[in-house]
Amino acid sequence: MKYIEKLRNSGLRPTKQRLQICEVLFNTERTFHFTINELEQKIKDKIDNKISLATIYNTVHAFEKKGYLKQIPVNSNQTYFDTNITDHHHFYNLKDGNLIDLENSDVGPINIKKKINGKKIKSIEVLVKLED
Amino acid sequence: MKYIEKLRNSGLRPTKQRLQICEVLFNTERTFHFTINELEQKIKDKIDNKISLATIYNTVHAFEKKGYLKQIPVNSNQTYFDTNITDHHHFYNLKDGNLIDLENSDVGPINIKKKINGKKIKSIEVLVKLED
DNA sequence: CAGCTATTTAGAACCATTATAAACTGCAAA
DNA sequence: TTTGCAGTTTATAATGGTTCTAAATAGCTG
Ligand SMILES: [Mn+2]
Ligand SMILES: [Mn+2]
Ligand SMILES: [Zn+2]
Ligand SMILES: [Zn+2]
Repeated sequence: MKYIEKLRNSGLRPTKQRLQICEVLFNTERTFHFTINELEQKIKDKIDNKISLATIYNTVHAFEKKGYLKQIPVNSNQTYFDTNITDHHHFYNLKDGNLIDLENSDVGPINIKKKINGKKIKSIEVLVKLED
Repeated sequence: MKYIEKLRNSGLRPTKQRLQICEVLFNTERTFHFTINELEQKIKDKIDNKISLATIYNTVHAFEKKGYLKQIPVNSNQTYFDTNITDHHHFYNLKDGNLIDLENSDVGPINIKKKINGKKIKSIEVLVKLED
């Protein structure tokens, strides 16, 4: 299994549940955005056994902590995650809550001129809200 | 009272509660960022009577709808609002959840090259996450 | 003032997320 | 292999920000 090493190297035991979640999250043609509920549904569709919601939360948070997932800052009652962990940006469709990737090349280089004493910039994220 | 007209013009009745909330939100030297809980505290500190939490939510949403307040997209369990309704951006201090304004002049002009069929850009917001 | 609608309010409901604690499992050491 | 244990899973409860409800109150127009 190709995810066993990845998990072991991160100090995460390669449990059946984690490996199955890896399949759903990372064994895909394209990266994608998801909420926990959407992921829960995807998992249900793809596997036979049941993975508890608590485990889905635990796993997503573990993967986020290890840098295998990113959270996307949007105003929503649900948290959005991204399997695309490269530096990039997003269109946010206000109508249906859909997110679309904007690669760095789709946005000019962003140069933050203001500095905050004693703080480092961890990330720069652009959110482009779309309406009809 | 200087907010009576503003409210009437927006089709909002200038109630005692709304006028008091206007004082807290808009009768200030500087604009500021807030969560509902922080606003509730500010209101308690500034006025003698009590305004129910439901009214604070109702009013903030009404003002947001009229364009007198903006929501700021961040990952937090609470919604952040801004009394600065100009186009601008934010530093987000991951340590304490504090927001700091970044004026447009502090960020180079942002040119979104990708277009989405049949959609208009409503806003472009940059969030710069800060760590120690 | 009268009548009507908007607004306020306390409290309940909602619901995404987190906490709990008991059962289970991967894995290293014996 | 077996054993022991820390790490993990799980059902379920708790949490907490936000929204809903429906009754009381207040602004406004005639
Ligand atoms: Mn969240
Ligand atoms: Mn919200
Ligand atoms: Zn993305
Ligand atoms: Zn601001």
